[in-house]
Amino acid sequence: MVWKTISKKLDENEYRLTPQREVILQVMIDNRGKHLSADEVYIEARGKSSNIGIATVYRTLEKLASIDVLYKTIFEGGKYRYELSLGESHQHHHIICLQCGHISEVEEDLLHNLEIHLEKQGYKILDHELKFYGYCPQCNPKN
Amino acid sequence: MVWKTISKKLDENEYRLTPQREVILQVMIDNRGKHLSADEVYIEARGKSSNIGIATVYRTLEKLASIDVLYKTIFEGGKYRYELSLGESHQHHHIICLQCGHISEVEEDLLHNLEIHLEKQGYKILDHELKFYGYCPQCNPKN
DNA sequence: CTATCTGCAAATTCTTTGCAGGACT
DNA sequence: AGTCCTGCAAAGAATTTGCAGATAG
Repeated sequence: MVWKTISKKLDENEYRLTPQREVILQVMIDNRGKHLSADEVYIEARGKSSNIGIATVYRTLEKLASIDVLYKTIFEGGKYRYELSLGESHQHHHIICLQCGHISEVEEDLLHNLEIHLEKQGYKILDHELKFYGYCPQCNPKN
Repeated sequence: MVWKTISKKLDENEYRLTPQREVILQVMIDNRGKHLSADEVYIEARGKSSNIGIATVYRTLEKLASIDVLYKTIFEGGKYRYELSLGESHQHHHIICLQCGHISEVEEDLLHNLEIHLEKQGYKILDHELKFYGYCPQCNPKN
């Protein structure tokens, strides 16, 4: 199902499904819900296949992000991170734990009101991105 | 008033107020509400004083951010930007125009509900950061 | 005086690009 | 066949760091 959606998207954009891309995609699927850096993808990919270059990883992640198979964000620390984004009109609300660094996600979308407010002011809002910084339940000193 | 607050903070942290730091701070004050990159600060600072190195700019911005005189964020594109943050418990809600790149700010704070929701789940939220991507009124094709 | 700060240039880190060969369809 | 893709290594861009001399307090 996931693969079907992805290869359809690749087809539509005339991108080929090479062995390297397959490995990279498999890494992203295995890590659904996580946010991997290019480097992390590279390391996991080499574990699976060994003949793959870092440049290919960057190029592939970039391509996949451009057709919305992946979602690309930059986090404090200056590195880009990618996650699988099967076009479920994903709302990117992250909670970053300042203790353990774990990144989890919030599902709700309470921002709609704010967007409407802004559009009334003449803005055209296309996307948003929300990050919370704090402690996850495991690291919360109060728990 | 602004200067008083700042030099007090510097004192408390045993940071010296050198001519270079004064120039950099002046640049930040002159650009209140804007979000400058290290490079932009460097260029403006050289306009004012001419003998100042980029390394000093980076080191100064970093120090000032560490004592909350500045607020540091990273934007899509991978560059850090700084703005004056006089501890007004500033809510960092940015609107980034995809056309002209202009960054404006939203004042409202509609996120409180979401934070409460998360805290009920065991999280401890310390800060948040919200970015909207779209077109500003000037660039909105509809206007 | 002495710890902190500075400029310079070299080093790092992350990401992109040019190129010649290789592989999908 | 012909376009797209890959690995390598070199280039770029942003930021950091080592060092010897300068300076604030």
